This record gives sequence, C-alpha cells and structure tokens, in this order.
Amino acid sequence: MNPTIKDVAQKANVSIATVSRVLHNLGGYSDKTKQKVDQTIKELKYQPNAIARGLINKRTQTIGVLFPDVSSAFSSDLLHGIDEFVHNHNYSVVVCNTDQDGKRTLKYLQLLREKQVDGILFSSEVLKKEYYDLLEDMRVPVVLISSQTDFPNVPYVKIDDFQAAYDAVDYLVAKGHRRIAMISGTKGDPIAGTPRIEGYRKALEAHGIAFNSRYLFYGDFMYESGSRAMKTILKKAPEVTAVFAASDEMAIGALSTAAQHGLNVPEDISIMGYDDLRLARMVNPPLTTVRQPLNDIGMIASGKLIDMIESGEIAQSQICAHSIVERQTVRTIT
Amino acid sequence: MNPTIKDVAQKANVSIATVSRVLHNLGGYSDKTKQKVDQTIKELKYQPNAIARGLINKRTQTIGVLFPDVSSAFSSDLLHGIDEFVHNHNYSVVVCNTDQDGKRTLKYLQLLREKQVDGILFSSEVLKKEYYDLLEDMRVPVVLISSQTDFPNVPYVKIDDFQAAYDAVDYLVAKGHRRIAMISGTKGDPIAGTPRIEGYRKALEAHGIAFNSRYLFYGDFMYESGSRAMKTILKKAPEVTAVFAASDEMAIGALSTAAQHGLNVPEDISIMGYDDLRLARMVNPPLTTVRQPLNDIGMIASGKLIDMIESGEIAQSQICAHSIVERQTVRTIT
DNA sequence: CAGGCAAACGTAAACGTTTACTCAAATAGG
DNA sequence: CCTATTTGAGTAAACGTTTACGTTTGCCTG
Repeated sequence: MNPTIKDVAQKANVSIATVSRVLHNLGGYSDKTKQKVDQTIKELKYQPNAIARGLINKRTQTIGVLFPDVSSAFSSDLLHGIDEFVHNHNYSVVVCNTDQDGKRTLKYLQLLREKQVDGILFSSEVLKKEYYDLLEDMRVPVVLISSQTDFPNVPYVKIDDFQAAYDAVDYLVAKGHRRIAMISGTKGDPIAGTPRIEGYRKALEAHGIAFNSRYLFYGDFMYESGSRAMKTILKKAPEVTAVFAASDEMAIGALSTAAQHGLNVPEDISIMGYDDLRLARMVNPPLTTVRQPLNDIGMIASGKLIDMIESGEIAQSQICAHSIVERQTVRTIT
Repeated sequence: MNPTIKDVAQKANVSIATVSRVLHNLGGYSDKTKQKVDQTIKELKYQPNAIARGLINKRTQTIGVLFPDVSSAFSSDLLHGIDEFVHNHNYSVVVCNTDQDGKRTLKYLQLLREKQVDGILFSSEVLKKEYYDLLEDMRVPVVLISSQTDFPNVPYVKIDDFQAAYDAVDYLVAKGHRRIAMISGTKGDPIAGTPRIEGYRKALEAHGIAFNSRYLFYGDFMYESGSRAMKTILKKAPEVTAVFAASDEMAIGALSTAAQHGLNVPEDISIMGYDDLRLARMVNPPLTTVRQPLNDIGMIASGKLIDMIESGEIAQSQICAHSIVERQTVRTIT
C-alpha cells in the first residue's frame, strides 16, 4: 500500500541497501546517487516502517508507562513531563491504567512485553514480587516513580517522603501550631503512607509535642476521604488548629468541609497539603502545600530509563528536592 | 534472547506452522500435538512477538491519541475513558502532547505513521488542512473528539456546544438573572469558542434580553484567564449578577477572584462553568456547570475508531447529551 | 602495466511471525 | 480392496527493514 524501501530502490535504479544507506547517512554512495534517492523518496512520499525496523534491531523506541489512575491530576502532571522528555529523545509512550488492580497490572505487563517496549516506567505503586519476577523475565529496564523498592536493578525517582512530611509539620509548628492533625494516606502504604506519618511524628517530637493518635486520621489520598476525615476532626478534635493532609486532594476535601461548616481558612483552622498539583493554586484560598516537582520527576525518570535502555547499565536512584510553597491556608498563631 | 516460535517448534518436534495454528486455535492438529505444544510453550515461557506479527498482518493493535495538553484535567478525563475502552478491545494507546503547536502535531502524525498505528484519535483541536492531507495520505481512520470538521470521512464525537451554552444561559435566566456576562474561550475558536458565544446570545435574545458586547469577555479556557476576566468584570461591569464561563477552569478562576475581592458566591454573584471536570466538585462552593460526559465521549470515540479499523467503514458522527449539574454557585434572584 | 586498494554499490540472510500450498497417512465409501 | 476424501502436518514465501559480505569499477603506485 504505502511505498516501501523496495519501491524507492526500483524507481531510483539502485539496490535497497543503497537506499537504506542514504537514509541513515552511512556513506558508501556517490553524491549523484544520494540526490537521486532523496529525490525519489520525496516523489513517492516514502516513510520508513518502524515495525519492520523494530523487528530487525529489536528496538521499538517505545516505552510503557503504568499509572494507578491516568485521570488523576497527579498522574497527568507526571505524564506531561514524561511525554515531553521521551518524545524529545525519539521514543513514544504507551500508557496503561492499572486501576491498582494486580491482575490488570500483570496483564498490561504481558501486553507491553508482547509489544516489545524498550523500557517501563512504573508509577506510584509498590513493586510486588510477582511484578518484579515478570519484569526480570522480560529483561527490560524499569524505573519506579514516586515509589521505592529493594529489588536489585530497579532504580526509582521520588522525593523524600519522610523529610517532606517532617518539613511540612515543622513549618506548621514554626507558625505557632501545636495541635496539628494529620490526614494520612492509605493505612500501611509503605511508600506514601508510613514515611509521611513518621515525618509527622518525628517533627512533632522534635518540638517537644507528644504524638497523639487521636490526631491521626486515614484516608486514601482522594478528595472524598479528606472531606470525611475533616468532618470527624471537626467533631472529635475541634481543638486542632492545623491539619496536614498527605495529598492535595485530601487537603482540598478538608478545605471544602471546613468551609461548609462555617469555618474560615486559615483564620479558624490552617490546612496544608502535599503534592502541589495545579489544583492547589486554583482553590480558594490557594493551598499552602509541599511541592513535589512532578513534571521534573517525570522527565528525570524518563531520562534514567532511556539511559538504561541505551547504555545497558543500571541507573542510580534519585531523590528530588521538595519545597514548601506558601500560599494562603496556613496562618501564624501568636 | 526470548524464545521464539521456532524454539517452541523445535522443542516440541513440530513445525512452526503447527505451533502458530495451536496458538490461534485454527485446528488442523491432533489433541496430542496441541498438548505437547501447549506444554512446551509453558516450559519456555514463550510470548509471541507483536512486532513480527504486526509486520505481517499490517496491524499493530495500537492507536495514537493527540491532545493539546495531556496534563489538563480535560484531557485526562478523556484519556481515562479511551484507555479503558481501548485496552478492553485489545488495543494499546500511544499518547502525544501537541502543545497546540502545528509543527509538533505534524511531527507526531509522522511518528504515528512510522509506528504504523491502526487509527488516530484527535482531541480538542481543529483539523487543519495540512493535518487532514497527511492523514489522508496515511490511510488511517481518524476520529475527532470535542471538535468538528467538514472534511469527509472524519467522524467526530462531541456535545452540542451551541445548545449547551444556550441551556446554561437559559438556566441562569430561569434563576432570575438578566445581566449575565460571559467569559468565552479563545477568540475565533470555531469549535469551543464561537458556538458557545452564539448559544449565549441566542438564549439571551430568546428571553428578550439584548446582547451587550460589554458583557462578553475572552479568555483561553485556562484558570488564569478566567481570573483576569473576572477582575475586569468587577471593575467595568459590576452590575452583572451572573457569569457564565466557557470552561470550568475559567469559572474557577472567576470564583477565586470574586472571593478575593470579598464577594460571596453565589450571594453576591453567580458563576456557572462548562465541562464538569472533577475539579468542579472540589472547589468551594461546588461549581454549578454544564456537564460534558468526557469519560463516555472517550469511550464512544474509541469505539467508533475501532469499528472503523475493523470494518473499514466510516462511522457516524455523534453528538452526546450534555446536562446541567446544579451545585452551589448559582443563586435564584427574586 | 600488473597489482593492489578504495569507493560505490549489490546480494542475500536475518528478524519472528502468518498463511497459502503441498503432501503423506488415515479414514471412509463402494 | 481400491479409490476418494479428510485429517494432520510440513515447506516456504512474505511482511519491510538492516547489515555482513561480495563484487565491480576505476585509479594509483611502483
């Protein structure tokens, strides 16, 4: 249907090898032939077939990206960075939405294997043994995003969750708060759960504030759960002056609930988020939060992955810098 | 490296044709051979190579999706629906972020061609002649999302923008508003711009309210532009009682600005959005808006595209139903 | 002017499948 | 028991590239 390299060769009266050579600037042909070939390529509007190429050099110039939820603001910020970097380096991205479902994840991994992707980016999920085994089998480089693992040869890029939470709470304390509640992520989550809780505890302790389990609440990172948690905070621990949420979405849920209960933020209660999604700037008042540079993280992870693909060497994990972005949901208590 | 069909054939003492046959349940082999083959497939952990398969049947089971901005909430809602449908039908998705840049778009189209995608989903952008020509050349089915075209053989799926805007304004009028401003999208945008403005005008006229160009403002669908527009509304047309924004993001920008100017929404001014992104529920007060069923639109468009790929026939365009979702940013004026 | 060498190009195998064609053995029909 | 048909299987071409290797030509050197 589409013209092939063979068509070009025939029309230009050369062999396909020659066409291939001029296509790749490999030398071994005269200027005259180059001209002739270039010319007929234009005439026929010839486009190389990446599939055929992939078959022979065992490279598809494609990477697979797995997200627990593509439609979340978190994932799409990451995806933006990934897409940009990856395309700039002549790769493409195929996205898969795991829905946090092990079966689905495994299925997608199989799919990516069949499609011969050159590497895999695995985001925001813990790398289970069964995933790891399959990945090992595939002999394909993997890098984790916003996650972490002890399995060998799997670098990750993320921020320091413990430190970020610590800094957030430290910030709150510096602003004069002492009765600080936390809306944590999913209970037992070893990546985005426990470390952030630990950061919260340790920061409290460092300032001589006893950890009070009545001030610790669990959500699932989503808006509704933040909203629910805030309701119980308001009921059971109304003396709290500040709430630290382990995600912006939960923080915003808390914010709305507070407002709906007639509280002013930050006058009556301070709220601090985690992530710095685009959202955080858009709510009102704008959310003070700890920033994960998601776009950069996406780019860095892609960079590492492509390095691994092209060099065959294992990249180093990287901890990116977080920062606190002060907006208007935290007040100073005097 | 990985075992191929040939390895399986050798180990099982059959020909590769036989292996291929049992792989595809084509019949023409005894139970005994099937068992033997299935067995060795398991032993070798054989996985078919989709690249080789793609080369021969000229199908990659992959579709390309172009977004102006993958990281927008709008795109990611669409992507969610697309991803789900597409994967359920044994295709994969490769995403491209055009940044609304013609050069980039063309480049991606080329890329998708080289990668031999089976079809293309083109979202939220007008199909320029140069894109269309290239697409024609590629001989690949295309369907437009949230866009429209007169070019033949390119179906689209979207809502009725004129009617949706009309209904929104009609709703506002029914609530007693008469001085209604509009924050429109990009000036001259033939899809998401003009028709919505027309809906606004016509709805006004239908109720005997004269269109007043002082009440029409232009943004670019993004948060900041809504915010800016609101500022000028407040300054130049403070008598306005309701603002209809052509996107949720702009509506939310307007909302924040109103709040920052000490106005209560909806008591002092009503605001209505357009899209019903996840965001709309999260701001506060929750945004009244006209809903585009983005997830469904993504699924429907994917369905049409896959139909076209598999049947070779051109699908019908489809206008999806919009609806007004009442939340708390519009008040009744008596 | 023979010999050698580089430049310019062609030949063909390989990548891992699918599938049209062929063929032998088994079975069925008369 | 012989022929016709079906069943079970193998052979090889094809998909569109890349690339190792081979071949031809012309030119330079001694």
